[in-house]
This record gives sequence, C-alpha cells and structure tokens, in this order.
Amino acid sequence: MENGQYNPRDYPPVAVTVDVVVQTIRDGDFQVLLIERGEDPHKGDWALPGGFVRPDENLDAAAARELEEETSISADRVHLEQLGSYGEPGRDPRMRVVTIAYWAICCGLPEPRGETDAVAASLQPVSEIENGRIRLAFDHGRILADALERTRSKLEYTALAARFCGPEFTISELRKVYETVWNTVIDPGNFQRQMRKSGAFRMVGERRTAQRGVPATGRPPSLWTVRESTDKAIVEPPIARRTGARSSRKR
Amino acid sequence: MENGQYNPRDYPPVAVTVDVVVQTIRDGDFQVLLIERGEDPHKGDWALPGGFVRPDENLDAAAARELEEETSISADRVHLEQLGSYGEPGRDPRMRVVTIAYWAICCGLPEPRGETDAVAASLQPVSEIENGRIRLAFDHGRILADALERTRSKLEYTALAARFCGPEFTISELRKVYETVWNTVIDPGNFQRQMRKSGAFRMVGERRTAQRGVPATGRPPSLWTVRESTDKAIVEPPIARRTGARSSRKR
DNA sequence: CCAAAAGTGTTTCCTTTACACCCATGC
DNA sequence: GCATGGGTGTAAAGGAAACACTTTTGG
Repeated sequence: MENGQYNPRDYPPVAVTVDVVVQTIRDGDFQVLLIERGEDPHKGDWALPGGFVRPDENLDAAAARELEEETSISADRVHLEQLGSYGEPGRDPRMRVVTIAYWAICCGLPEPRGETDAVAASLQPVSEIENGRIRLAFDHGRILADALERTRSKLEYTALAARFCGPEFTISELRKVYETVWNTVIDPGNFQRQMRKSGAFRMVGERRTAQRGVPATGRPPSLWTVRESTDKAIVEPPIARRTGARSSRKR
Repeated sequence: MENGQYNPRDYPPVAVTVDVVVQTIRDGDFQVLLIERGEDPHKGDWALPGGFVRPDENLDAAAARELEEETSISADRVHLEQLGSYGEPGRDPRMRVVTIAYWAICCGLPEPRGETDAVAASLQPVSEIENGRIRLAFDHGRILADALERTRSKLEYTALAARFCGPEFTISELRKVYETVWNTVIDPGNFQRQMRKSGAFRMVGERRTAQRGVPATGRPPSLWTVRESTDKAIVEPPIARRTGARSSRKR
C-alpha cells in the first residue's frame, strides 16, 4: 500500500519471515531439509528452516542467510528462488505471521546440524513426505508441495537440473536427476541428443578416466557445464515430463 | 519462522500490503489499471492499486478486496493470482513495507473511479508503460514488468486468454487476445484447429447472427466457453509464442 | 454478384520416439 | 574375451507451419 493515509498502528503487528525448501539428491534419493520441532506448537513434527526478515535486509538476502545458517553452504553456489507468500491468519497460532517461501537446489549437502536453534535438522526423502509418512508443522506441507511442483516443472524448460550436480557433470548424471525428481525412466540415447542440442550446456572435458568413489565401467563420458549465466539457461525444446509412476521400457 | 524464540518487538514494525496488477483489453488495446499519486512520495507518478492486509483476512482475500474496491467488479468473475513478494528495505521511504503482488485479468472493465482514496484511477496502455512514457512510483515498474511476463507466459499453456473475453466468445476473439497481448500475428486457420484440439474449451452456441455493437460480416462463428474448472484449463499442446514485433505474413 | 470472416484441406518439413547398434573402457 | 555404460543411426509416426481453398453470412 502506497496510497492514502498510513496508520500502521491501527493494525496488530505482523511478523514477516522467510522459509526455505532446500532440495538435494543424496544417494540417488530426492530429499529436502527439515527440522524436527522441539517445542509446541507442532512439537515433534517437521518444519521448514526459516526465520525473521531483518530490518536491513531484503527478502532474497534473508532467504540466503537462513540457507547458509542451516547448511553452511554459501548461497552463491546454490539456486535460490522465491516461491510465494503464505499468510493465512491462523497459520501460526501464536501471532500473525506472513512468510515468504523460497526454494533452493543444492548439491553435495554435508550432513546438516541444527546449529542456530539446537534442534535436529536433517535431510528427509521427498517420497516419505508425499506418502504422508512425515508430518509437517503449520502449513509447511502445502509450501513443500508447491515447491516440489515448481522444481519439477522448471526442470522441463531450464537447465536447473544441473544444480543438483557438481560444477561439472556427465549427461548421464543429469539424466539421473530427471529420473529421480520426476520418478520416471528416460531413454539415454534420446536424452543425450536433446541435451546436446538444447544449447544450455557446454562440453568442458573431453574424457575422464577415474571417478571419485564409483568404480568406473563402460566408455568414459564427456564432461559438461552450464553455459554462462547459470540459471537462466533455457532448455529449448523442453524435455517432456511424463509424470506419475516409473514406467518401464519394453525391450 | 516457526522455530526458536519469538521476539517480534526486537524488530521495527513491518507493514504488509497487497498490490494488484489489473489487466484488461479495451478497444483492442492491452491496458492496466493505475492510480495517479496525489501526494509525495512520487507525487504525479502512477502506482498500482493496493492496500494493507487486514488482521482477519488472508492474502488472497486482501487482493480480492482491493480489486473490488477499485473496479467494483466481483472478484469471482476475475482471474486473480499471486505474483510474488517485493520487500527491498528502501522501496517505500516512509517505512518498511513488504508487498505481496497479485495480477488479475478482467473483461469489460467499466471506466474506473478512484472511490476509496479520491485519487484518479484509470486504465493505461501497456505499450506506453513499456516505452517508458508513463513513470511508475516505487518499484511498481518492476512488479508490473514481472506481471506482464507472467501473463504472456501463461497464455502459452493455459486457457487464461478467455478471461479477457466475456463468458462466451468466438475463437477469433480469443486469437485477437493472443495477438494483442503478445503483439504478434497468428494464422487464423491453424489457431482454429489448435484451440479445438486443445480440450480446454467447449462449444456452447452453434451459430450467432447479430453481435452487440459490431456490424456482422462474414460467416457466423461458433461460440465457445472454458471447460469447467475454469482457470486450471490447460492448452495442450501449448501455443507457440513468437515474441517481439508484430510479424507480417507474406501472401 | 462481391467482400469478409469462419473454418477445412493439404503439403512440406521438422521433431519425437523406439530401439538397434557401435564405441571405449575395466576386468 | 565379456560386461557395462556412453553415444550415434535410423525408420516410423506425429505434429507444426504455410497457405490454398471452401463455407456462410451481409450488402
């Protein structure tokens, strides 16, 4: 509101916070960062990391700060984007809280510790949440569902899948991201061509022999990186998402 | 923030408002509702309609109320959707204001009057704003640009173009919406087929002879309406947007 | 008759899909 | 040699783009 007369004191206080949906893939499993609540309301349930927006910082900075506090990962190595605002009057029983939700994609998240609030932060499988086996506090179930849909949707036409990988990755690793997040199976040959033609990626290493951890087998892949301005990279034409259960190919 | 200790009094007050980008097509021209500011800051510039979120209402309701106050159109006949939040510390010099921006698509907007604040509300052409000939207050230029991009993007894969028309419309009227909002020319024949195949619309009147205002010429068109659950209707496959200047067809 | 808009047919081209098959490595 | 994953070839099917053409009204 920027018109008319200002009477903020006519209104009860509103707290403005940010909550962040931090997503990653660990051991081939799509996971999000959650915090187990140690006190009421919703004691024992799981909540999104978040906190107050400080007077001197903008919303993006507040989200980046919360992300860094919780993961100890610098936010400039992470895709972080606003999702939307949630402000039902009763969503927090203690007072009126309007939260600006953000979502993030990380790679190589270290086992998190709940440093700031001395509560248990840990990565939880998305499948467990979507099956309803993990109970979420407040309206965080809805925020999370919205964030997951946004992520799945944006994989179709952006290069964001690469944010689940390290700075350099193979096309197979990229394909496994799609398969994990969408819970589908994708034809390796066609995917190879689509990615090469999309213009979103740039080949960076011709060959690579050894790989950390995994014992190498098969023909060595080429290494790729996202072409310049990282998260605006568009995958054109988009990758078709066949939602739903993991479909098996017939041979 | 729903973890840790609550000390809202440690923080200076934050005002939470909603601003609404009301879009319509009038006389074949893509327009938005703006309010000329009668006082400083930004006196004489144009601003988006908006206002405080009240303690008992949620964000969607606040946006709907602002829309109705400014247009005297019931919000359930309008597509109204959240755009995002804008909270730069200095965006309003008077105090910290976080605004939740919304965007709306209306049809048949009556000439608006600035009822509540006794300021001049009027429809302004989008082209004038994008040419920079209309100066916008605060960060409303950015909000508006984001809203326009969202609208243009959503026309590709949703049936929202119909919200610029009345409850019943012809496929030609729909095509003119696309041409106006995207500033392009679309092949009438192919568009006809795409819309019929999309599954988003349902033929409602076989023929119509007279039309309000316009003198009828040519073969009478069929009338269509959006299939049930109105704004979730998906146009599949999507309509390709060829952005940029109005391209002319060679004959 | 003509003009004009609605709607259909048709051809050409391009993309997607499914899957066969070759390539390059470790063992 | 074999197994394994990387990567290319290819034929069939499907869809989009351009545009000719027919239909149905008013004047």
